[in-house]
Amino acid sequence: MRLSAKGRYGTRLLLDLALHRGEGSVPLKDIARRQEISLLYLEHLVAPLIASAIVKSVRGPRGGVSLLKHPEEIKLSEVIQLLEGPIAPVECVNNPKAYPRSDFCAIRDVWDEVRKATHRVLESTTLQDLVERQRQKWNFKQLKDDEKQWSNGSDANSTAQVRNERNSRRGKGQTI
Amino acid sequence: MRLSAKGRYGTRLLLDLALHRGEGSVPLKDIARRQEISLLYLEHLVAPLIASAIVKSVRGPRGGVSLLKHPEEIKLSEVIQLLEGPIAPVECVNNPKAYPRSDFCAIRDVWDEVRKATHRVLESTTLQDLVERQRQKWNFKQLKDDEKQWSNGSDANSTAQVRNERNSRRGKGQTI
DNA sequence: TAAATGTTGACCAGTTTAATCAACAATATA
DNA sequence: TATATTGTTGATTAAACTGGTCAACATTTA
Repeated sequence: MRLSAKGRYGTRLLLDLALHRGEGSVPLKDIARRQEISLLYLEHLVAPLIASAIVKSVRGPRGGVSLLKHPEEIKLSEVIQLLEGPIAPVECVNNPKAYPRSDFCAIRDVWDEVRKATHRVLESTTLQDLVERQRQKWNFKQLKDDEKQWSNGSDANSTAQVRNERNSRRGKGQTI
Repeated sequence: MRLSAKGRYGTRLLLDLALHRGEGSVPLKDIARRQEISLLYLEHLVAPLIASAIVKSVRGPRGGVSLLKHPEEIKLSEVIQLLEGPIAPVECVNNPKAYPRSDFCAIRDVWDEVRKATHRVLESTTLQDLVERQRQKWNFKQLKDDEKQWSNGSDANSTAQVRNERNSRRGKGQTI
């Protein structure tokens, strides 16, 4: 019942792209660094995303990849199905017709409930949802960090320094 | 996002046992035949089930395995976790403490929702539920078969014959 | 005692996974 | 135009996993 690296990395790749939307093409190399994913592996991940017109790519210097669809329109269910194949705990729940006995298999019904439950979650989550949730989490983290800074008895100067460091990390090296 | 043969076969093994409850020990050989699972493979499946006191076994002639707990008390979540390991699409949703960054990872939250949705289904389904659903399906199938028999213009004699065959199949060779 | 059963650990072939290598294509820019 | 920078594609690989088998053994009934 595990997601493979394709689905996990692919989601991170897309969220990274969504967070950098409007900045033009993002080189895979940058994503690989930020997400700590092998560049060579990323290249293979991105191929099916291009094929299904979720991202586009530009070659050459200053090239890279970028989202083709709006994050609002990219459902996680679509991404996972694309990268991992059908969302189904067992094969027979996706080929109902190919299994004539399936009408009389009580177990299959349960697997199908699992399939539906999983699908429902992924269907109802878009890349935009992830973007918003991630930003919220970062804001929350910032608050906590600032609080900690204050309770450590820091002066205004060191607080400003922390804020700068945080902002620059968020721009370049933030791992999701 | 697939269940492996362990979980699938294990569920069938247990449902088979539940359907034959009260008939004493059931030889693995019989289950292997009915469920079309290799006997040698079944033997390995049954080991963890014995270890966690879900089934008990008796060696020697007339030996076999039987349910130790009431089907009502055997949740599918328990069975799947036992045979497949933790129910979790990604590892980090099960070791929340081991991943300090997980508090700030929006994607993890979604994987956790998937985990919960899956778990909810398996937690709320017991072996007894499967038994009842299976019997209902068989009853329904019987109705349909009888209808078909009637519409074929059969006489009372041949209908009785069908019923006998059905009953004997259900007792011995019925595949789930 | 012999036959029928479960127990256990070793083993194996095939597949999948995650990753890498290498040759190539396209393009911006100096 | 030359060159460095990027994406594209197919082949390859090592490791792990999967599903299954074999063999030696323990237990128990008849």
